[in-house]
Amino acid sequence: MIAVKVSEKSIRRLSHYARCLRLAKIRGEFIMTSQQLASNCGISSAAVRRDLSIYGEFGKQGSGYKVDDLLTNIQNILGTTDPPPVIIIGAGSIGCGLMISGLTGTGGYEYSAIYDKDPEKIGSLCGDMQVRSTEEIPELVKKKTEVIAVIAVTSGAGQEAMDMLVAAGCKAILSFTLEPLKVPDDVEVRYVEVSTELDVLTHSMRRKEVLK
Amino acid sequence: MIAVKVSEKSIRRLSHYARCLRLAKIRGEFIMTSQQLASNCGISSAAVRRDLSIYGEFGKQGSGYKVDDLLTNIQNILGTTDPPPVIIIGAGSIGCGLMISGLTGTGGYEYSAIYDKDPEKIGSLCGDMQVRSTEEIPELVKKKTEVIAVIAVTSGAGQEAMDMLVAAGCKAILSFTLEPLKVPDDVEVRYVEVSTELDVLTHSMRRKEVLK
DNA sequence: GCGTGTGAACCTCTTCACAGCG
DNA sequence: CGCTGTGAAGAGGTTCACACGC
Repeated sequence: MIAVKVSEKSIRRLSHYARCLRLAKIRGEFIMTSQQLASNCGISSAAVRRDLSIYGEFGKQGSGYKVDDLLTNIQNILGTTDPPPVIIIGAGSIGCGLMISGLTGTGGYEYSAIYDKDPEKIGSLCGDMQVRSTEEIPELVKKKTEVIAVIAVTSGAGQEAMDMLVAAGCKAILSFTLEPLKVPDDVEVRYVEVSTELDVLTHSMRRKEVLK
Repeated sequence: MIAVKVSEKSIRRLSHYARCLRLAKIRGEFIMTSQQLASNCGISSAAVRRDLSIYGEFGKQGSGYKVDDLLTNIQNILGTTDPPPVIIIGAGSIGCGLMISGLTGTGGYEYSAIYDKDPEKIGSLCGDMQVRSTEEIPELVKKKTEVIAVIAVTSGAGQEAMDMLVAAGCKAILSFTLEPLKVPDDVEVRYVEVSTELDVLTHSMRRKEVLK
């Protein structure tokens, strides 16, 4: 594949297209136009065509895109044809909640293990998965060379979890902690910040009132 | 306050500054420079000054920003001086997980209730909060005119929950469902999409390998 | 001297509109 | 004729660099 540098926004949209195409496939649709894809994802059809044309010419003029082919191509671009296993650090309410609710129907991801450092929790069950000791992390990450780790530890323990993961060779991390974590440049970190989302919502809700 | 139209990106950054300032306050710091704020949030100092200067002149040349004053001003801008109550729809593993883990230390938000439509769950406990019937939603939303609702229902039930909230007059919603939900224009919706974050991480992890 | 606030340059992403192919 | 792919225009956000106030 050609090395194209592309914005994160575009990647995020590709993820949405993929999700949308999977649903279309289930509904038994074979063809989708940029228009349909666009209205499903809440953006303009021009944006859809632009995103896709960066990587190749996947469509047919006059008809649209073949659902199956486009999905394959997008998964190729994203690298999600066979998604990496996901591990969870922290068997508290969020960690277990994520584990139990699972990731089915989201593109093939699966939680493959959950870890905690609290001896009381080690060995207990989250759904049908047994909680392992964080001391086992190095083994797992090295065995499966590619792993995504989700940090769902209690406030304050984020950096410790992160350091452990980095030491074990983990290169991709999704953190639910609010602390900004220090990491080497070659490790990718993303954050799920519920409180920031709430701030954005509060702002737009109250701003709307003022403007009324 | 003057009606300034401003990007969501900027609002999101203001939320980060606020968080950072709260921590500084706890550490007992009185003054912060744009430089310090910037490195804490992982952006440039110019961006910080730009964001803040949109709303006023909060700093003092030569010294920086007074932590307490700036925090007050930002909370004023965001409308988060006294944050609205947050309710959760769906007492499954994610909903209960969120409820139990709470929102302390994130800017004053608090979960004020959790709802489910499953009669088996109604009356049971999530942490120390009793699960209510979704039929009670209209009352609560109307009583407290401003509420943020978090949708954490099982896949497929998202739109139903949304319709109920909209009918009850709720204007701000944070959804953990993957389905794109239909809403009136005056209702603000934001999504937490774990699987999209995983896609972005997978992409950057595997792309890095290819480029190496 | 130090750090803010800001015009101006820069850059990136989005939208428009249309040529060209099926 | 319909819909894709894309040059060109436009909008929006970011960075630079410096004047000004403390």
